[in-house]
Amino acid sequence: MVKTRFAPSPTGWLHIGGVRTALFSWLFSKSQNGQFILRIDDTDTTRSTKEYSEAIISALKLLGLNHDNEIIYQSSRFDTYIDRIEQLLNNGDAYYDKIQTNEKTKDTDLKVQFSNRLNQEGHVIRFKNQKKSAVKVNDLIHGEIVFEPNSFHDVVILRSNGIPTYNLTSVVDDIDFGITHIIRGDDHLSNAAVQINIFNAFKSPLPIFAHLPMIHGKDGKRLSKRHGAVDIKYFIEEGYLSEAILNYLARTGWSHGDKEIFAIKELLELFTLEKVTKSAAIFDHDKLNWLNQHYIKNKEINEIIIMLSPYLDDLNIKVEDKKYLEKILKLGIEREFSLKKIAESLTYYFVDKVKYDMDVINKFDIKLITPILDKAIEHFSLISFDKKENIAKTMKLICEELNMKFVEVGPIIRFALTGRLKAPSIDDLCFVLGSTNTLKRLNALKSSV
RNA sequence: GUCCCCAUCGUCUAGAGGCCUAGGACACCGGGUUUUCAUCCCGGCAACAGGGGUUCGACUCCCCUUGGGGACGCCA
Repeated sequence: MVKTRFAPSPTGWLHIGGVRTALFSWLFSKSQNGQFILRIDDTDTTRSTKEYSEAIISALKLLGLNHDNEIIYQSSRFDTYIDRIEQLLNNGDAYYDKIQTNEKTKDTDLKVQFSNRLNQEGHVIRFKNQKKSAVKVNDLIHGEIVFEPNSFHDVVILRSNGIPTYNLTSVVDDIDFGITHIIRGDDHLSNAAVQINIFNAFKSPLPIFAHLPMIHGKDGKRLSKRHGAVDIKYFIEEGYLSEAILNYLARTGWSHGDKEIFAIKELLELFTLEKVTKSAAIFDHDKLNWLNQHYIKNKEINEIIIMLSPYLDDLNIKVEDKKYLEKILKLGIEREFSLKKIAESLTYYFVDKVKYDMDVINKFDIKLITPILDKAIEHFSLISFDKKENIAKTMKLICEELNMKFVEVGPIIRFALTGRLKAPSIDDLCFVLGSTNTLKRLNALKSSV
């Protein structure tokens, strides 16, 4: 049975590239009725935090990338690793070495943190890497990659602080949990050779490797904080739907002909590692936005109302009348590309007093505002707001009587009603706001001119 | 510096030697619908990094160059 794993280290928020690694790994195993294991690689005890690991776990859950079995925490398996290191030591595949420090090692806390029978002060244990024959990695994505022995070095497997390191723990867990396919980012490609040698030292059959291309920032470099919002936390908070995130991620680095829109179910049917690209991709926020808008647009209005409620809460908007919200949503939903933005775009319906930033209408003639508002108030107070057509007709009448074009009058009215120029059409707005509110807002702008 | 990976429109990609006058999508630019904006519809711009081979024929296969990326920690 196929068994894959996703092994994040909880030293930061899960970023979008990590999510794609998880997605591909999940898709691969699930598409073949296999298992998907979640392992938290928290051997860097100084930098790993519970907050991060919980955030990672909940993000994966929210995205629907559900794991099988219990979550494996490497920090709870130190005893096992010590046994394995001892085994390597006994077989002559590992040795004690005096500590050497350099610029990079200063990040590591060297105080003894895990006292154990192998730990010796001032010493690390290194894996004795074989240097006789080349290692061939048969990668499902890259094909055969050959590493010559001259590039091999003896990696540390037990730190002087008593804690085992990644290269050892990862291999031990992949063996112990029967991982059949290691699907990970290709930044790990150069680790593969050492790890294969460790697998061999344990006389363990090799898993199949698949090294995924990375996702880069606009400058073509590894995605990081300086590229702005790249953490999944941000996308969730902004109101990106998991369908959109997953669809976007699936489609970068993988394709199925000309198809762009994939439901999870379709991905499960169509995904193959053979169709994964070898080259790195640049993260494209625009395309994600487009997909998010697409998925939001195609949701049932009731579902959007439910999804929107936390965002409305954040804005202190209390919705008493669901029907009212529904009407508003129908007008505004296609104007924004995230739930948060939709919520923000709705605020003017709920506030008692619209805030008027006069800079917004600075290209209009100030002197004309009052006459326009007067005329609008005059007419709107006479008509019934029951029918949208009445409002539209009245707008025309107002323009005629002012002897002005709609483009001169419309924006002022729209600004009075919403405080902005980009908003639904005036008849829609008035119809939803109702007579009282409409007149109140027209008067409000008039008195603040 | 050493080792490894990668190379088609601005971006994500299609392309399995003739199907390619290189297709689609996002972005961008026009036009149409719309009472602004958005949506929607129609159209446009735009790429095989360079050089050698192999072949009747290379985007496709091989080599070199160039460019980009990654790894070289007591991080993962």
